[in-house]
Amino acid sequence: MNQLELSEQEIIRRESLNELEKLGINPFPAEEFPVTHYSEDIKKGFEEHADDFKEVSLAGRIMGRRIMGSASFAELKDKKGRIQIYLRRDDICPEDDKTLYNTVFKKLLDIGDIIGIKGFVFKTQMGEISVHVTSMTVLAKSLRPLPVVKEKDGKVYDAFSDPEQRYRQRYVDLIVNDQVRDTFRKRTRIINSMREFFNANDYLEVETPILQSIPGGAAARPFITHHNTLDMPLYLRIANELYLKRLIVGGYEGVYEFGKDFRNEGMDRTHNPEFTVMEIYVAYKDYKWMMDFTEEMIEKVALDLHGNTKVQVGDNMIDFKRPYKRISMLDSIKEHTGYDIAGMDIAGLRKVCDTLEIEYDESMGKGKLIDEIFGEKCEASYIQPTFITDYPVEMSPLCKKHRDNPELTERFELMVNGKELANAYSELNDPIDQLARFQDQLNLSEKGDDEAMFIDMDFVRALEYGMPPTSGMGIGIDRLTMLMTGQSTIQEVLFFPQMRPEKKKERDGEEKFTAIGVPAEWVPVIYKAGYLKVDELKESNPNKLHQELCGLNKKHKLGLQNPKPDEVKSWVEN
RNA sequence: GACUCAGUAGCUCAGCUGGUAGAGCACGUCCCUUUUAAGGAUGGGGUCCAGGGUUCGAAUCCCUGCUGGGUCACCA
Repeated sequence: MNQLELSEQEIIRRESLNELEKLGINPFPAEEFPVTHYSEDIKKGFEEHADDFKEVSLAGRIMGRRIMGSASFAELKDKKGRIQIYLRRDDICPEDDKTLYNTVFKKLLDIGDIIGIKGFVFKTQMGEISVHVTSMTVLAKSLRPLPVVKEKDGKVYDAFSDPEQRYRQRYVDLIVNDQVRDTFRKRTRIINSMREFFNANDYLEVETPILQSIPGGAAARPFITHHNTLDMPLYLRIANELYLKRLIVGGYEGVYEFGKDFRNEGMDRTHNPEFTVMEIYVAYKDYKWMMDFTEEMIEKVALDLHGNTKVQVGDNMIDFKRPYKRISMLDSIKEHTGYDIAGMDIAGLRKVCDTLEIEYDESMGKGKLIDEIFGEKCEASYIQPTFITDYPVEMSPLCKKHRDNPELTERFELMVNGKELANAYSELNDPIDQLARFQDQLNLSEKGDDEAMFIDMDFVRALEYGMPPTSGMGIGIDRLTMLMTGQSTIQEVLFFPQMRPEKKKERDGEEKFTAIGVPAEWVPVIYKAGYLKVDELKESNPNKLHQELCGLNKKHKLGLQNPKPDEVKSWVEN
């Protein structure tokens, strides 16, 4: 990389890197650095057991330095937190040679560098538990300056807060923003908590294909890719459902999968093109059983994460304590609109939509109309966890018809904070009904519903061998994490949310410039002057260009032989 | 996709009804042996997102584009 493309601070750090090497210090050593203690453990344990901390060895990143002549304080950050370290020249350099302190620590190390230290723990006059360093090892040099976030009395100064930079360079976000690292730890603890719960019930964790020739199990637009050897299109899965049910046919009585689904749809604060879901299927159960199971699971997650069932989400305090309210979709609509739509036909539903001022179009069937009414008038009011049950049959092609009403299905969704969190069925296991439902979906797609499902004949064949009555449930892990950590955007709970790629400015290669007579060593200078393409150079004023180049040469002390005005002219006019 | 706000130093941000850029932190040099958002002195650092336009003159006004945020729409 040419130095003209670096900022002053980056150049200085690279020079420091060279200086370290000149002193015989490898800035990127290979050896293991044995760590005996972590920052937070020292701070927690020192008062009570001071004797345990007479020799400590820890490693981490320098997050701040306060140098006072021959003594210095620095902040060291490791996986558990920060601790102050105290370095005194004559302690780390007991001999005559004071280079390690005067040159290496004071001049060549920077905020962001990773070091290992050995020393003993003590308490400063200010009362802060610190490590008095007796030896220091450079473990990795940082070549880019880190945003310096400071904090006093709980108030954060100069926070690294621009969402675009935070998401694009999540590593920097994680280094600098402790609460971000904590959110992702919580995400993993949520998943672990669920996994424990399933395993305790002897359900089997499995993996099913992500690349599918028929994307099934949900209504959504898929991503399409292509397999070269098979020379056929493949789809990224939009749901795990159909494969997991095949495993129930195969004789497992409980299977679950944490996995990524992919949907080629809009992106916003609650949608990312790839997202994580957990789906679980348990044989010989129905959706009523699954409601109990789901609330038990969610209550456990909340308890494991917070020690209690209450979580603050925005302005709302949500309580995940069992049991949750249960209400059928039709009752909910009756409650919120006053309309009893049970048994209504399409015309009746459209009339209800008209009076409630809900928009709809001709392609919508009964199910979709009911869903619109529910979505518009009811959904947002369910802040505390609530099971909405018994959805219309048209909306649920993989769900068993309701035991008491063939227009409905044995389905529930768990609503929390006004949004869908989990979705579950008594699974449809009648292959003849299943095929008919798929065909209904095909009709919908012919009507223009581009989210209607494909027909998966192999899945129907599997059902023809017989699937035990089964209940299945799916839950969005990203949304659950948002709720449990009080985040309002999905980007805050995904390490690397989808972003438009960063654009690099196009520029002509060196050879295009040398072709018109520009010496190779001057090409970076020309870039720096703002001429990224030969064509742009051709349109420039040669006198101005000559001045700019000589000026840059001088300013950046490049030590190049300045070109003659005629030479520059010849590049431009050739 | 619509509307709206924003993009200025490594980071966080000022910059008025147009006069060619500032602060704090960070960085360089110097002083200081228990400081703590350390302090003091001093110095360097910018394609003001990009491209057009208006103007004697644009970070500033106008248009177009790029990227992101917010709201809405779409999204079982």
